[in-house]
Amino acid sequence: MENREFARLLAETGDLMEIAGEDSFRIRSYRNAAGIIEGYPERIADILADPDRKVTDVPGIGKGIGAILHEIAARGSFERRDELLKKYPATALELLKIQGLGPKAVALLYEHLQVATIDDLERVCKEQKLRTLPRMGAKLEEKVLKAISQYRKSVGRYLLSYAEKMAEDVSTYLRAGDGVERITAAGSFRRGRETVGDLDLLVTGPDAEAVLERFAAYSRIHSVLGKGTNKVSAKVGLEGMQVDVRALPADSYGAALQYFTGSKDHNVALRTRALKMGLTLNEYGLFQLEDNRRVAGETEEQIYAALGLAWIPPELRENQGEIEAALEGRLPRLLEQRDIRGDLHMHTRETDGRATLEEMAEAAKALRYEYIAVTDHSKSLAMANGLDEARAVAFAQRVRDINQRGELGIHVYSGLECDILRDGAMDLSHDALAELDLVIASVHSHMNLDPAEMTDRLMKALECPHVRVLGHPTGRILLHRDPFPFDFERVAAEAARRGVAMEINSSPERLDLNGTNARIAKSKGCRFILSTDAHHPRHLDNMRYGLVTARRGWLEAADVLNTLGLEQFSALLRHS
DNA sequence: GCCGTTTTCGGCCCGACTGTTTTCAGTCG
Repeated sequence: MENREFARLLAETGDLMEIAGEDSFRIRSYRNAAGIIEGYPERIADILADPDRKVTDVPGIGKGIGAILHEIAARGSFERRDELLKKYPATALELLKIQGLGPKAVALLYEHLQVATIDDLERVCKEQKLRTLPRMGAKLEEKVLKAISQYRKSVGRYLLSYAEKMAEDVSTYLRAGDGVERITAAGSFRRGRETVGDLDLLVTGPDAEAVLERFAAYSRIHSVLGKGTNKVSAKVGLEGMQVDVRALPADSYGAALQYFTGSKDHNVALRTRALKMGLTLNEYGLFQLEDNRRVAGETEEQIYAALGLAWIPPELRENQGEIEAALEGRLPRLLEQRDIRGDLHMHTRETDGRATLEEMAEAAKALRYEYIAVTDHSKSLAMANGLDEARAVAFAQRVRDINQRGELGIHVYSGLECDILRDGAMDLSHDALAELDLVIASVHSHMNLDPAEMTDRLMKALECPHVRVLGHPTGRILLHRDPFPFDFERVAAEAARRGVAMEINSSPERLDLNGTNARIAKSKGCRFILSTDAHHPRHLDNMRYGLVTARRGWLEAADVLNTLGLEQFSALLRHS
């Protein structure tokens, strides 16, 4: 059993305990253990199986949870979880995902109205029965109905990071068998879309049939949707993501890759262009209309070239002007991973991060970065133990000392992710902000202002002379919370005018700005930073998600400030 | 339930908003 499974069972039980109204500190221990196990570098199952090791040596795992882990390893569940599942149905857990409903409401709904599913919940809201429960009223019914529709929009879609892991897992599994030459994930995943519906895996090799058979036998499949000689479709993993594996002949690999990468609009435009040239394009190749002679198909490059186009990076294939640009030889030279010289947004144990500054620096060094900025939260994020003025100033001094000693082997900028208060003011005094190298201003509260008020708030925040970056500018959480509405173009233009960079936050839950907004902001003259918002050393690896997002925004190295080397970036901070 | 430790039990997480109240419980970040 993998760590994720142990973690899921613990976290799920934590949710059930919350519905049951159990002690909040005990619940926290379950969730804390789940979080630690999920990120633990070793397999918990291996530790449990090793008689010379004790699972309680893992921090956060004591006697109680240690015993639970052994029980899970033995039989896939544990007593407390089983008991809770007798009391509340597993489907009730889904109700917690509805914004505005917490554990108390879920318990009440189940006990009084037997609400166990989202459909039940929708029904009682529409029948105006929710308001019969204590402390619940018409407003809540309305809010819940809205939250249900938001929730439904998100099911069946998965974060890019989830799709990536799925693609890797399935590919690794298939490669371990015979008959595989190449496996490539196509579709919206290859285009770097922030969420992915289903995953298309293209396989070439000498024995395609065996590969499909092998996939159909994959242990993580829980239902096979279709099985033919060219393709197997199945629901895979706990969340039932649809994965299609297609076996292809090697000579049409490029055509299939092009076809299944899409987007639909891009492909329609390409096929239209092909027709005008007396050609026809399908997933098997590019053919002459008159004699059906094949012109291209083995590689994507051949197909684009035969259509008179430069090869178009997948991230741009949305029919948003990329075909014209390819024709005229003015495709952007998109940002690449190796252009990134540092990470400018991360948290440490000072606030809600999991590691120390030194540990974050070590991880950044392993990525060959030249610099990082440590940007913990400010005081109004009390839950995260945000920094007040005194702590911020002391932190700036500590960082100066660290750099002077030079023992970390990487330059550290003292930073802060400073909350933008409701009225647009900064959470810390300007005097304190002036001590720091890099201030990111971010909204973490009052996200439901009307658009005009939110626009004013952001415009006001940009006035602060110490603000260098607008952090996760639209505040969205993918599959969970829509961006807050405001006049984006106006704010982007103002940021450009004041030299405040827009952040492309690479956290797979955010990807904020998205590609579309990045492109708009670029047209307004904005510059950008790419950063991970890491709360753990391994989150520094998330930069690749921000990278594809920036590429979807047509960004080049020159648009992104943290492509500058240490000297130049320091000079920029000094002189602006 | 975990941790740290005055090694046996107390501390752990807090402020603000919302919608419902009539003084506040529940939710969120």
